[in-house]
Amino acid sequence: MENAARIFKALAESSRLRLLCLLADGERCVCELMAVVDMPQSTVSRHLAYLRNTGWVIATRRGKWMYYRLADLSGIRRRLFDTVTSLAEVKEGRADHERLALLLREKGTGGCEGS
Amino acid sequence: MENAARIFKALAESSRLRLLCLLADGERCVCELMAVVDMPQSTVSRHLAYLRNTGWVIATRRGKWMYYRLADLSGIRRRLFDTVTSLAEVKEGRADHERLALLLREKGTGGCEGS
DNA sequence: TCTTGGTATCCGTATAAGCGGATAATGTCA
DNA sequence: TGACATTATCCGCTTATACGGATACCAAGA
Repeated sequence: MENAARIFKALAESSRLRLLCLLADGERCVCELMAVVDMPQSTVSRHLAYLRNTGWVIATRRGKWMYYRLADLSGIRRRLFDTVTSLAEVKEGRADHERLALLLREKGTGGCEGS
Repeated sequence: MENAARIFKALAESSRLRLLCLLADGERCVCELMAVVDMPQSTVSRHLAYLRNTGWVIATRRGKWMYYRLADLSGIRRRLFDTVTSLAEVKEGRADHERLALLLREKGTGGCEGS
């Protein structure tokens, strides 16, 4: 039961939910996520590490940048994640996605590598 | 997002998951739950209060006894709960149900009211 | 190799949350 | 009303977790 609780703990924090939802439509690097959620770098990085350690996301380094994406979610985790996104559609979730879209448009194609 | 996190927080604790799973097949009073999970009364009562405040269970007093049962779970909560039980089938979940069944058999029909 | 930009980790602090004994509240029965 | 049973809440303590600035780490380019 301890393990079951651990799965939910990762989802029991609003910052982590925001980050997770932002990754729903693709890979993002830390600096993009920072800009969208408007939190200090250490905070964002720590939450991402938590999500990684609990199997929710996967990190890949590409040059200076660390890209995070959703892990391949198996049965139960997939169900849970779908539930999360259906909850998050309201409120900040939408606002976050809008900020992200705006950010990407400003930067043009190519993401962070273009610098 | 804060609200979404709050829903998961209730599930992010193993004692609460055990209690919730025990209520899956019916109403139980506090003393029965105490006996099954083998925790002090104040601990059990506190967790039940938490589950009640977060809308997962409903309490009804009947005589000296306070009976807890699952709330009528709406869409998302129902999905979540099904996920929980499918996780909990392993390990303690099974053992708890066995202890409960044993307890009920010892007491005979009627539950606590029979005293 | 030095510098710079991006990210991870450390550290001290503050807050939240769990624990369980003690006590209060509530109900029953005589 | 008094004694007892059941449950809720209080209280002090301990542990877990979030926070964010400071620092360390790593990759790229000059």
